[in-house]
Formats: sequence, structure tokens, C-alpha cells
Amino acid sequence: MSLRAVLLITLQREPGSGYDILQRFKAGLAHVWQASHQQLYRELDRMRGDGLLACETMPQSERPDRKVYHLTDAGHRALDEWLAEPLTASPVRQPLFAKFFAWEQWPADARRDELTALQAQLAKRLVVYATIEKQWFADPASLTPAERAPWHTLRLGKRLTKTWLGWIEEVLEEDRERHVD
Amino acid sequence: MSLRAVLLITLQREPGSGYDILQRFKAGLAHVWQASHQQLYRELDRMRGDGLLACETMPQSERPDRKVYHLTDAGHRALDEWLAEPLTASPVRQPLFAKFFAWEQWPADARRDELTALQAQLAKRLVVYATIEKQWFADPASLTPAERAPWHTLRLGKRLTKTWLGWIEEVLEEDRERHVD
DNA sequence: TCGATCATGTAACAGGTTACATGATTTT
DNA sequence: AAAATCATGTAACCTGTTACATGATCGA
Repeated sequence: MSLRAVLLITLQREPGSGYDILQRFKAGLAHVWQASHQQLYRELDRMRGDGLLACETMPQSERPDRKVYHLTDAGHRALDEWLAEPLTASPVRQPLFAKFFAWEQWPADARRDELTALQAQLAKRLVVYATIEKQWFADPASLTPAERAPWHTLRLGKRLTKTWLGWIEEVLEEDRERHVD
Repeated sequence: MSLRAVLLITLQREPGSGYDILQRFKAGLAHVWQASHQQLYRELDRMRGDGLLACETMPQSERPDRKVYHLTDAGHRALDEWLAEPLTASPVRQPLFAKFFAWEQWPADARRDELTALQAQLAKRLVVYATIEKQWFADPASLTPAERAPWHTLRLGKRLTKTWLGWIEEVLEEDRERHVD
């Protein structure tokens, strides 16, 4: 249900095509949701079939038609229901943590590569966050409550990322020390 | 593949049945992995079919037989391969963040309920972490490197949970202030 | 000319959830 | 007497990934 709900939220803010939504997932919603284009097109079509969305086909010269989706009344109702009911806790799945349980057997260079690669990914993530922040939340003090709420999610994303980075640095440091001594 | 890898790791440390693994997922591996019993039984059977595991059936009087699984040579090799190759980044999926993008429309009491329920879950999680720490990592200074590694994962789990809790507190506080003023 | 961007999809498969099913033993 | 624990599974379904497919335009 969550992908549906995310689509309802973003299409309610602004109607758009599958491709548009894909761009939003890469930009302003990067810390909220990601999905492949295949998944989007399939789900949008199903939601139209279920009466939650309607779409207008915009013919374009020399390009495939854009299908611009927007919420129907049923879509609005479905969104309201989803908002009102609490989320269930998401299950824990940390393959990286599992590797730590085989520390002796995990090749030392693979350990370092894994952690430095993760470091690089997280650093890139922080850059994405900074870009979003600059574009949408340049002046936090002057945000309305409705604008302030999504800004909070960015802040948490940043903090969690920094928590990870601090931890990786410590683990790498400890690993280095043991190999130098 | 990750569930397979997690099963290989835990069964390498100590052979066990599907039911045993389920208990590990609730106790010492609570911050690493969770899966339903249905998924476990299916996957263990498939892994046996693929030659990664072998099992001995232990008949028990008046109870269903226990099937105790252990790694085959192929299982050990598969685990080594998995350890050597780096993980791919896991996709972002935060349904809670999505709700924040519909802040105005999200009923105020639902907001508070959602966040306090999450608070309670996270607090419970910290208790679980503390229990694991007490049982397995009572004296961090005297741990061997192999024991120290899984201890690190617990530390990160704790820090991330506290980061979440701090953020929730701030958001709740801000929400309260606006309604009092 | 090569790769990126725009714009959509189909099909097969893998991974995860929910519902249903059984049945004895132990604890409250 | 009811609920939790021990111990296993099947079947249907939903969600997400990977591979394949098309075809024009635009910038390097």
C-alpha cells in the first residue's frame, strides 16, 4: 500500500506522468521514496483501474504521449484513510550487520572496501540533501507549518546519515589500528 | 540473496532448526534481521534443494520432528563469496516521511498518535538492545576482535534509535507549541 | 557518432506477507 | 478453560527487480 500512498500524495500536490514522478523520486523526494520506472507504470495503471486516478493523454509531436495522472474523489478518500491510520513498524533488515557476525572470515580488504564505498554513498546522499534544502527550504524561519513538516524529514535524514558516517569512521579507525600495531 | 546469506551466517555459527532461527531473530539478531516462519521454512527447504544446507531430522516424542540444518561445503563457499562482494545500497522507503508532505491534511490527533506509537516502539527496541548487550557484550574492553565486530552493530543500532527519538521529541514539541499558542 | 534525455511499456522472476492448517504441552 | 509455546508446513497474493523493447532529440 505504501507506494500507492506515496503516489497519491505527490500527485495530489501536483498531477504528473510516470516519468515526472520518477524525476521527483530523484530530486525533492530522494529521502522519502524510490521506485523503478517499471514499478511506477504498472502501479499507476492499476490505480487507474481501481478508480483512484484518472489520466489525460497529452499527445506530443515526435514523442510518446505523456499520460498525466491526477486524483479522483476515490483517490482523495483513499489518501485520507491512509493518513488517519497509523503505520506498522517496518521490519529490520541490515545485511551489513550480518557481515559483522562473520568478521574473522570476512576478508580484511573487502571490509575496508565495503565501508569506504558506503562512506562515499552516504556523502553523496548528504549532497543531495543539501541541494533539496537549498532549493525548497532556504529560509527555515519563514516556512509555514505545512512547508516546515517536510523540512523536518530532511533534517532527520541528515542526522541519521551523519550518525552512520561517524560510526563508519570509528570502525575503520579501529580496524586500521589493529593492523598497524 | 540477503536472507540466504543471513541464514548461512547464523547456521555456520551454530546449526539449528527453522524455529531456532526464528528465536535468534527475536533475540540476539533482533537488530540485524527479521523474517516470518513461513519465509524461513520455505527458504531453508530451497537452500537444501540447492545443496547449500543439509539437515538431520531429530524425532521428538509427542512433537513434530525438529529439522536441524547445517552448512555443506557448497554452503561455506557461497558464504565466502557473499562476504567478498560489496553490498548494493538499499533503496529509500520512508512512508512516515511521505505523511509529512500532507501535514495540513493529516489529522492532528493522528499525527500525535503516530509519533507517540513510534516513540514507544523505539523505546522498546532500546530495551531489546540493552538486553542483548548485557547478555553478549557485558565487558566491551575484553572482547576479541571477532566478538567486538557484532558489538559495533549494536552500538550503531542504539545511536540511530536515539537519533530518531530526539527528532520525534522535537517534532512533537513544535506541534504542541503551535496548538497552545 | 556516441551517450544522455524524453517517454512509454511487457514478461519473468525473486522476495515478502497474509491466510489457513495441525496438534500436543505448558503456563496462567 | 484459555492462552502461549513448541514445531512444522501449503497456497495465494502483493511488491520489487531484472531483462528486454522501442524510438526520437539533443549536446559533446
